[in-house]
Amino acid sequence: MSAERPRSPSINDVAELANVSYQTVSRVLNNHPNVKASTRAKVQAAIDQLGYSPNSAARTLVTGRSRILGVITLDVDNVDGLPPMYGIERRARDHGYFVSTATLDRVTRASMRAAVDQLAEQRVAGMVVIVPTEAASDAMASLPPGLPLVLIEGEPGRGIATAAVDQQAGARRATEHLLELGHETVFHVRGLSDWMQTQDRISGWRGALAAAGREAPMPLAGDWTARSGYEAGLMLARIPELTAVFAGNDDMALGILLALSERGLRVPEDVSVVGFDDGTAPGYYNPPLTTVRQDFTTVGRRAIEMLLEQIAHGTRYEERFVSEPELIVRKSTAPVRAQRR
Amino acid sequence: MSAERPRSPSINDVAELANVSYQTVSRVLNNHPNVKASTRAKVQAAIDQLGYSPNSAARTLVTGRSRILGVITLDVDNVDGLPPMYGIERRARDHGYFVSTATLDRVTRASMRAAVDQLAEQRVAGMVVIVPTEAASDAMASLPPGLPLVLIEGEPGRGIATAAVDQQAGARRATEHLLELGHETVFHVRGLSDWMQTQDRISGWRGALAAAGREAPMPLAGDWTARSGYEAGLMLARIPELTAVFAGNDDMALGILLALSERGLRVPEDVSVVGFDDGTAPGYYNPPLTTVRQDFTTVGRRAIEMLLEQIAHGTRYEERFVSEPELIVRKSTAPVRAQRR
DNA sequence: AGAAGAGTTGTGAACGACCACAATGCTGTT
DNA sequence: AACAGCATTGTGGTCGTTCACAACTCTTCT
Repeated sequence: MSAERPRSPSINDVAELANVSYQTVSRVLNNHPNVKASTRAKVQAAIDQLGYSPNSAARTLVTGRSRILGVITLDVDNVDGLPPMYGIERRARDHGYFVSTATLDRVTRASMRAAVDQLAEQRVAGMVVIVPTEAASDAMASLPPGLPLVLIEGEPGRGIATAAVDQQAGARRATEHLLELGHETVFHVRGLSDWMQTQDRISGWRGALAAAGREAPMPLAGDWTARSGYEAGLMLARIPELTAVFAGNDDMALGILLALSERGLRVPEDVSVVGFDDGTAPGYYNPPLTTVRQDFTTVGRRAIEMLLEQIAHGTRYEERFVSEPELIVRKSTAPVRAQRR
Repeated sequence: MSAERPRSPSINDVAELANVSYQTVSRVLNNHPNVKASTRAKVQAAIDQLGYSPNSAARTLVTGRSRILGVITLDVDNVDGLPPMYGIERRARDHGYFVSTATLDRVTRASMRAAVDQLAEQRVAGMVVIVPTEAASDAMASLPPGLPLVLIEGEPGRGIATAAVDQQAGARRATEHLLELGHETVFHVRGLSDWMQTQDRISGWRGALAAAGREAPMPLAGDWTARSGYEAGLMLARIPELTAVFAGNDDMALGILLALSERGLRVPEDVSVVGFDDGTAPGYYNPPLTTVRQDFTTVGRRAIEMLLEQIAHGTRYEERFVSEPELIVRKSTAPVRAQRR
């Protein structure tokens, strides 16, 4: 029953049909200049007729370079797919590269190692790592040292190139915005504690409060989900002096919005809420959410550019791209009003 | 400046170090039974010492099989990354396969063709296509005919295996739910018109209305985004007899919720709203959204299983997996009340 | 006309692994 | 002691492509 699918046509089949040597076909394939136009046409015709497509494995084998970009990323329930957000595949393809993905369900040294091995086996030309936890940056140490590498949203330093949004600046702007509206202090619901973004947003928020001479209350612990935001929101609703919340991301802000509403607190009249991320939805929360917009597109583009430069250069090197996030003011924030209860 | 990164160690380097032939190393690599335990250990030690990792390109070349699964999917702004949702990479890896992705920014015959060529070049062992538009199913015709293939959320038939959620059943349940609550009729905001889901959800909704002897109003046109839902919501709010809406997805439902609220209509007291998809957020909309939950996990698992069966079998064949969605009743739906205005 | 030189095409080797088969070592039986 | 038979290891060929170099074919100039 198991039919042998015939191997696809090779460069030799094309050569035979076109009555030239395999090398000439190879030259046509690689756009070498010194091929007579008529020969080129003849070969092209044979290629089309056979439906020939070059075998990238053979090519990789002989050249030692693979035109595959490896992507290591998370595959966890709480979080959306990261690589599509950054448009990684599209950009790679524009430069003639394939993308092979390795995902992590947990971020441990062992799982990082497994992902790296998986990509190493494919002799990828370079790697993009989108694993925004501190553990990931450590694990980078185990990588083949010369291999081109860019970390998206990872810790800068250690000779590794990074492309990231300035999380601290974003969190600072969000907090300042609330302070400018006259809020005495700003409460914070943080994301998963081992994420880079969580730490950076906390310090941006702390920094803004400190600069205004306010004390930072203890952040509430969330896990990026709306559910955790909801629970934090129920907690916050018990605090009489609550007037402003900075949520670690928009999903949690959504949960907070619901919890406050259930507890009879109006946003923004009683409490102002700011989120972080901004996709297509937050502008249509009820009320539309003031949030910090991250420019994933630019980060993705620069990351790929940096990686390709390293590949062209034949070596890894440190470089740092930082994108400035933008505060998007919508209806979930307003000046404090005198008294709340 | 351009340092030549040395090639990684090959099977020969390992053989030399371990004082055996390369074939013995190969046997160790592939777990052949007839290798003396002491030899195996010696080889393994050499492998570890050199940090050797097999070259998948060489392996592919000689065996003719590639252990790469190709994924063709969309890369458009309105839509989240699809493959992570289905857990494609994780499952593939569990079975020893790599995943290479090709994305489409527009679904045209040409772009499909380009994606297919890209994967063909890598001699993928099989393909998963997650492009839920009708055009995609057509374009499948251009694929190498024997190549194992599974369509996720694609049109069944034509000898192609498919794994999908029963969209019609989901839409029917959603609509029946509203009718059971006493609503006279149910308005619908559809998604992008060329998507399979859009058509199926429309016919499920129509079917339920017809079965109840109601006439289906004309669906409003959305594009899956909250923004388009918001605009449709503003339109719906002008209709005096509006009491129930079935939104094509949750994002649009979010926009509808906001629009209705801005127009002074309460959900669910004045209008009931049902969505479709169910991720982590809709349970925390205000009010929490009644919606239809799709089991992406099972669909993804079955899709990969089907694909691997085809690969083992050495041929493509038709098979059909349908997952039954589940209505999740939350607070956005309630029985009609006598009079609205 | 002949030679230099550019343009064009062909040949042999190599990349790293697996497969089929051959060769060797070891065990046990008669 | 010799041989069958199994376990273990080694050898040559191959996959499809590129690279380095050799060889051939035209021009063009002297």
